Amino acid sequence: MQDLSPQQTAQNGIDEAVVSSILSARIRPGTRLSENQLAALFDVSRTRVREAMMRLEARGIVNVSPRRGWFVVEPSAEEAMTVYDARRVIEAGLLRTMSRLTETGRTVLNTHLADEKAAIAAGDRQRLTCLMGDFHIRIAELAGNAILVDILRDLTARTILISMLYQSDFHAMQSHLGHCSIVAAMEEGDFQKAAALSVEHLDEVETGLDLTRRPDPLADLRHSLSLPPQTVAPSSKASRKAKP
Amino acid sequence: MQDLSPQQTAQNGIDEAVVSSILSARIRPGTRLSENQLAALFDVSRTRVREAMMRLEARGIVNVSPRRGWFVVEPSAEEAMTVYDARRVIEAGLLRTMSRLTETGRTVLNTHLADEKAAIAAGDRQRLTCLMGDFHIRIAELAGNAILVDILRDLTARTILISMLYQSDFHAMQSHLGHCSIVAAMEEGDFQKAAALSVEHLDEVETGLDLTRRPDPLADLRHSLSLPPQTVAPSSKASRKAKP
DNA sequence: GCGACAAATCTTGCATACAAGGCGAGCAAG
DNA sequence: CTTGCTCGCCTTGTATGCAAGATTTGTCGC
Repeated sequence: MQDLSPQQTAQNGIDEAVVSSILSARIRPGTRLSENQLAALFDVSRTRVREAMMRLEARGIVNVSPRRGWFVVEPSAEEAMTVYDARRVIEAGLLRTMSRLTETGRTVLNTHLADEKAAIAAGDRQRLTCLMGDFHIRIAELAGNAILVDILRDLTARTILISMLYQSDFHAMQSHLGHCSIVAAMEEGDFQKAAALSVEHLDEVETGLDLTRRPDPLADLRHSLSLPPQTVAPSSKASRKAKP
Repeated sequence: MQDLSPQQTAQNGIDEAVVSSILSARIRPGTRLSENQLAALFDVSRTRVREAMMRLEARGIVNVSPRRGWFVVEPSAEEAMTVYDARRVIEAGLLRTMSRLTETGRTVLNTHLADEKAAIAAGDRQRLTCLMGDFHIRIAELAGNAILVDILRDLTARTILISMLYQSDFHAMQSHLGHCSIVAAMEEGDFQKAAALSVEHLDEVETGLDLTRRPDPLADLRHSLSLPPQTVAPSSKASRKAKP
């Protein structure tokens, strides 16, 4: 468990600290979230940690294995497809309902694209992950529907977890170009095209996943020890049972 | 607080008991959900009731007024529009991604339409409300996306609360005919048309609302004094802070 | 050395106790 | 009759304690 920037976000902040840690890829799928440790970090009792976990569970961000602990979800390949499917439905549906791009909207999106470009240039992968997810949330924000924004935020969090599990390598530039063309279509006022491009973009990203790859049960330990990811097939006795 | 059919759904069932009570219009918006009473009804301690409330809060079904109690949400007119907007986006998006109707799907939908017709004939309004909401969930189920089903179920719950607040009278037959034409389009295999009809249908229903009707008799005074609409605090999800 | 068993040590699950604050009844004063 | 005040009841907020189960570790027999 890495830093979750405790303190200031103390009050109702446990939820958001976890979510934003996921959104910026600072926390891996399958990470154990110990009630005691979180309670200590945020200087509250387990009760409040538990409440936060319940809320996150309802949002599909964590799940609990009875009497074992809370874990950041590790979406299965099937769930991964479901998430991408849901995003295609919502994002395309959203773009199709939009009819014009306000001036400030144009500015927001272009600024965002510039940020993405900067992050690519700087090779800041963590920031890039965050930005790539944020792009889609930004669009929902432009549409002005708070409910859809919340839904997409949670789906984006899951998407990031999925990519940490299954993404072989990160075609940042390809994604960035996808975003650029979506924005271009929006600037043309052609939102049908933007919707189609959005579907295509999500298809591309999903295709880039290796959904046959079984999640590595040792991933977090490996990560903590800064070992190279999955060099060879795990030795015989490393096989642990899948989580429920 | 009416019957929530306790007992059998005991384990994790408080959440679902509340939701299904809303879905079948057995519980009104603004209803107070006392922790003690629920605890007594389900024969558990307040702890578990509280956990259920936390989850429901995250789903936008209830909210808490500090030290006063938990209440079934009373969507404002603005929130009502947002909910309908979100449903239009998702349901139309969903239909547009569908390409064919399976045989069992056809059966399910036609059975459902028959049920609606029967409920209309019987004048069973409560059952009708339930069925009218369920129709849209059924479609999502046909599409086979569990995430969207969950999302739509929660949105449907909110929709029902909205109609209890703002619906002057229930044009059941009109809604039923809307459903019929959507199914007809699906049977033709014309899902673009089905999507368009779905949007139209939701527009119709929304238009049938009297969103000027204030659930709050003090609304005028409140407005005159420039106080925030509705006494309830903004939903927890509404106050998300920016990401890192 | 190695596998099986058992105890120790964590973990969450759940209930309860107490604290903090809202709300209304009742009362007094104007 | 209305207004202002106080007290007591009732609500949620939060912490803590203990029980139940899972995991790990240590140990024994082989």
